[in-house]
Amino acid sequence: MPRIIKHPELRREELLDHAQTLFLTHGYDKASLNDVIATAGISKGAFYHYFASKEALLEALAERFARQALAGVQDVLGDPALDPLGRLNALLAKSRQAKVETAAEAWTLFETMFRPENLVLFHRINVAANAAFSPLLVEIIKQGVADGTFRTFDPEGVADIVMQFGLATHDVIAKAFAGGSDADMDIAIETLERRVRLYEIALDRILGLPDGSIRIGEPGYVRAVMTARRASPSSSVAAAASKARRM
Amino acid sequence: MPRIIKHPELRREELLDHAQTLFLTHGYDKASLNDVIATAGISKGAFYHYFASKEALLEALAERFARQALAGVQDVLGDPALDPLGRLNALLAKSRQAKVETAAEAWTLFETMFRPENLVLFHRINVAANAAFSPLLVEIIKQGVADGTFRTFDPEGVADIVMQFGLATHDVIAKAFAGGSDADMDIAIETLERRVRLYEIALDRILGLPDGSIRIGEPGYVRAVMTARRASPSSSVAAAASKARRM
DNA sequence: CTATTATACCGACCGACGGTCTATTCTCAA
DNA sequence: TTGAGAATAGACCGTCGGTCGGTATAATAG
Repeated sequence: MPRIIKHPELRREELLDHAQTLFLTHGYDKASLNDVIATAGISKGAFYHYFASKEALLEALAERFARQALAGVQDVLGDPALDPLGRLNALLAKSRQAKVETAAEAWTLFETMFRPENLVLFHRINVAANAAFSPLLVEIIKQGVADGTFRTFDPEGVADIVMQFGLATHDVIAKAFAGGSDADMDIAIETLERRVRLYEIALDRILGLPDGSIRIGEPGYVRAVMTARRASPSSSVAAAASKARRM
Repeated sequence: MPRIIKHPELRREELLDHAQTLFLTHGYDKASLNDVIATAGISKGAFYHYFASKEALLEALAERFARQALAGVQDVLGDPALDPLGRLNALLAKSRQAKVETAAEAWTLFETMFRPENLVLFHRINVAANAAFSPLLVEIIKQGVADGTFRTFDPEGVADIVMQFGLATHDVIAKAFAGGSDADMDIAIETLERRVRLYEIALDRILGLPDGSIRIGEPGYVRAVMTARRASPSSSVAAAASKARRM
């Protein structure tokens, strides 16, 4: 094999890119290191020059995810026009769609992220993201408590609950994707939308706000994402990639 | 090796017992099938006569956990003296200590169950347990809504939130065990107790109850469990088993 | 313009893993 | 008594994550 030398940082990012695709497509466990290095077109030795282990690769990937999500949300915090509730709502809305423009993109991300075999990957990302977001959330909640918008105690704890609602969504969403038929899907969408409303009200009440104050996403967002599947039929990332793989 | 034949059901239970010990001690991934069959004293062939795969073993283990937890809680439901709130509190208290008598036992279970390498195992158990407990919870909440005790809608959703608070506890507890020094531990215990109180109030508010109605566990329970470590020092299951293993 | 060192990369190799297969022994109903 | 099938044994297989000795290129010093 010819020897190709690239800028280390570029090479590292490339590795993360290919790992991201493969981990999301096949799951962390099922995607082998050989797959990663074959896709990236490098040798085992080169890989272990950049990462100490497969696990370290996963960790770096989770960190990059968290960093990107954090970057996509920074502007909300600088905006002095927003009160604590507005800031919190903006944060909740943004954090769900950072780096995702269209509903179809969101669907692809969801469909892969919430597959059962991606539990480990998802959890790592969540831990990294929580570590990054927690201070921001705590700050917002403290502000809200200080100016009387929120009526609660233990801002750190509340921030944890807010973020773990995101984690709790995992199984709910996973179930929505587990259903086979389109009829199942319709029921799943309704359940999912009702569940999101319920989470919103739960947060309202925990924060001592009137019902309807918190908005996790625009109404209809769930339906928009979930119905985007029919636009991009069975040609999901998974199918396309697994076809390319065994050849 | 001499050929030993046992009653199939006994053999199966034995396999689950040994798998439980090893999975909790070393984690699902790190505990190898060879470890399991060596501990159980049987051959590969015998193992694959009882389980289709390592994953099937995990699944069966999770099911057994859920079944046992459910059994330990059945009496609460039959008690006609309890109102919905009492029933819910009893369920929350019982489900946390089914099959666990002493604080030391609870500590050992926690210390193993919440180790990061046991995420997969923990998640499987949680999924199985949720599937088993969900109908019970829904029924209780429906009763409470019907007789005016709870003021909420979407009982299924609320039941999900209640149970996922259990799941959300994972990382909080995991952090508590991650700390090294005893000083860390003291802080972790305080955080943990405050967090439990917060979860209780969150549930109160979600269910439309006055603060202080829900009781996840008796006050001081967390401290009792966590300080039980010092009683049974480094001779944890993990240390003892890993010593016995590499010989 | 060398000589030297550090960095990026290669790929054969390793032990351990989960899983398969064939062979053997035991049980028990007909 | 026998034969079908359940229960057990263990050699074997492909693949996995990871290691290692080595090579080519880039960077630096003399």
